[in-house]
Amino acid sequence: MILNLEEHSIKPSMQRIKIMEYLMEHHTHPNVDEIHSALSPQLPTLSKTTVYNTLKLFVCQGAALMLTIDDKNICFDADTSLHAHFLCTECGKVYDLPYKGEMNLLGSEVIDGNLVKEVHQYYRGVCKKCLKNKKNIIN
Amino acid sequence: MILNLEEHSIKPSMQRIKIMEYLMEHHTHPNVDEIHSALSPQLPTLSKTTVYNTLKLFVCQGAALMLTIDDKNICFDADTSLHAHFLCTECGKVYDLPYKGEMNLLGSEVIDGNLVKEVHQYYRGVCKKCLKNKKNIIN
DNA sequence: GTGCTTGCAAATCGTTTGCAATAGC
DNA sequence: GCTATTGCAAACGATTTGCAAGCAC
Repeated sequence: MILNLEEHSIKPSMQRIKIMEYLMEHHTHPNVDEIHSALSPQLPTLSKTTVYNTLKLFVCQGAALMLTIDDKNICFDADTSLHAHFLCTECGKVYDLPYKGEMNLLGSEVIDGNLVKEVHQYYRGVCKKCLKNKKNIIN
Repeated sequence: MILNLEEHSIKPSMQRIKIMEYLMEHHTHPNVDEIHSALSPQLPTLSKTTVYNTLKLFVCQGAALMLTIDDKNICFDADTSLHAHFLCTECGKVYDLPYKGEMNLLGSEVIDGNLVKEVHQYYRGVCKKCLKNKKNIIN
């Protein structure tokens, strides 16, 4: 596991390392609560405030993405490469999908005079699994 | 002003009409509070709960979009045609941009087995105006 | 010892809920 | 009169704030 904290000028600490590790090992787009609960056994004194602070730091330094695809559940992704996200409105899970678009941000780009720094492509619908479950219930 | 309430099986009421009118006349992507404040003079008893209920109804019936581009400020758009949104992280305004992408949802589409019902394209950065202001301050 | 990091408790604020009042057919 | 809609007040819950304690160089 290669952590990318120093690359993003983030001074490492036990909490920061564990949170980044968790994000890199679990591509489940966890929210603050899930990260906190998952790490509490290893770091019993870890506070939610620290998780909030750390994620904000990661996002500001470009080491993670904050996903706003679900208005009820802000979640995070350590994979900062260009890809799309899919929210299943049945089970609430967020999946990665390949990015399909014309914008291929390498650094920043200017559209119509506006400086674009970030691109997010969000899809919403019903995922494979939930579709299958629905069919099974009907049949 | 042609309202599209009946088209979306929404029974009209004074509150619903005024809220839809506001959305169609102001393409500023207002949030609940802005809509409520703007309409209070005309509808003094309008409650925020009704604005919440009404917008939820509009979104469920496909008469408006809920934008989650700004995690601190959920906003709404009565223009449901396919277009992208740009959030200026300096002034907080949300602008419309032309949609650039391969997905051209006419109804629903299937990607990798998942049923996609909605596509959102979000850009974040610094808008024209704020860039100009920044330059003026520096010079 | 100085400055950054962490963690607790309290405060904040957007949103939801429960329920009573009202309006429309 | 029945049903849907509205509106108030209270509850809720995610996030932020203030500040004291802890850690690292």
